[in-house]
Amino acid sequence: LGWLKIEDIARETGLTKRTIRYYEEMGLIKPSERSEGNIRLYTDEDMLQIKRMIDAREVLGFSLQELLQFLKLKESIEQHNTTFLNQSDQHLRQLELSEIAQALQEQVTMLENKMKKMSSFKAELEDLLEQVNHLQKDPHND
Amino acid sequence: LGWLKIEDIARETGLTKRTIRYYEEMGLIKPSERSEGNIRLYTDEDMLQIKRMIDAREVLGFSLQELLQFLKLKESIEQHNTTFLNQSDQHLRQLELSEIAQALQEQVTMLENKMKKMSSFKAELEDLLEQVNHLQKDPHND
DNA sequence: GTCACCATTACGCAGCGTGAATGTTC
DNA sequence: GGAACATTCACGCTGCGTAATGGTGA
Repeated sequence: LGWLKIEDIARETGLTKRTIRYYEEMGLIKPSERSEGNIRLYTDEDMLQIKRMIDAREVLGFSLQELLQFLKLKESIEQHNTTFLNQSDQHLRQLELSEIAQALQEQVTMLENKMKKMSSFKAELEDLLEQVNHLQKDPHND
Repeated sequence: LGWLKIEDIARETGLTKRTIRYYEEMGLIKPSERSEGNIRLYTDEDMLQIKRMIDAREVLGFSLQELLQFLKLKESIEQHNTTFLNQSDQHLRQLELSEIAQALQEQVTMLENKMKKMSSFKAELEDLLEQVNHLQKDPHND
């Protein structure tokens, strides 16, 4: 079968093996399997998930803790999706769901804010760039 | 006059006084003045600058080191803008300028990448949100 | 002179990793 | 037997928190 080992993951993600194990220790990632000899075995799907974690970390500047939070949220939703409920549970679930929805909404809003600020920061950079270009053409030496 | 003291800055920025002094130690910020008794005195302009630093840090997820880099870049450009050069310096400056331009261009590209990824992450969140909304209306309990 | 605020110095810790040592698997 | 795997312990950097100790100033 097409199992990937830790080195494959390391090579493709740019993380060190040590870091991969560290993330696993934190609960952020997990190989789908272990060999009989206890060696981590990953699927392509695992790889994708790990890459998305990295993106989220680098791009969004999320801390490992925040990523953990997010993962839990996601799992929670999936559970809701596949769980069949009796009447007495329904009420509780509705409460949970609205909390989740609210948390998600907050995240989205936060992202929108970030993107706005990012865009204005980018504008500032571009302004600087223009200044430099101007200097290059027209050296300041009266 | 309208000098601000460290506590004013702390209150309005949400940073602690410790953090403000730490940032100063790093070279990230600096009060415009000190009183005779060596007390930090800030202007409104200082305040704005500090707030922008915070945005850059929080929003862009830049480390303090990266922020320092950026500040140096900016100062360097300003110097170029106000410095008058003799012929022999020109050549050197041109080299520096093109390095700066390149660095800036990289930053801009990096920001664009981040914004792209951010946007796709936001889409993922919105997708989750929709799932949750669906669950709220139509509880999963056949 | 008092009281709230300021300063510096310095120790320490949590988060995020990076080796190094030592042993196991294939 | 050698390369790649495992675990564990311990160190290092960043970004502050937290005194301790003393000066400033309305």
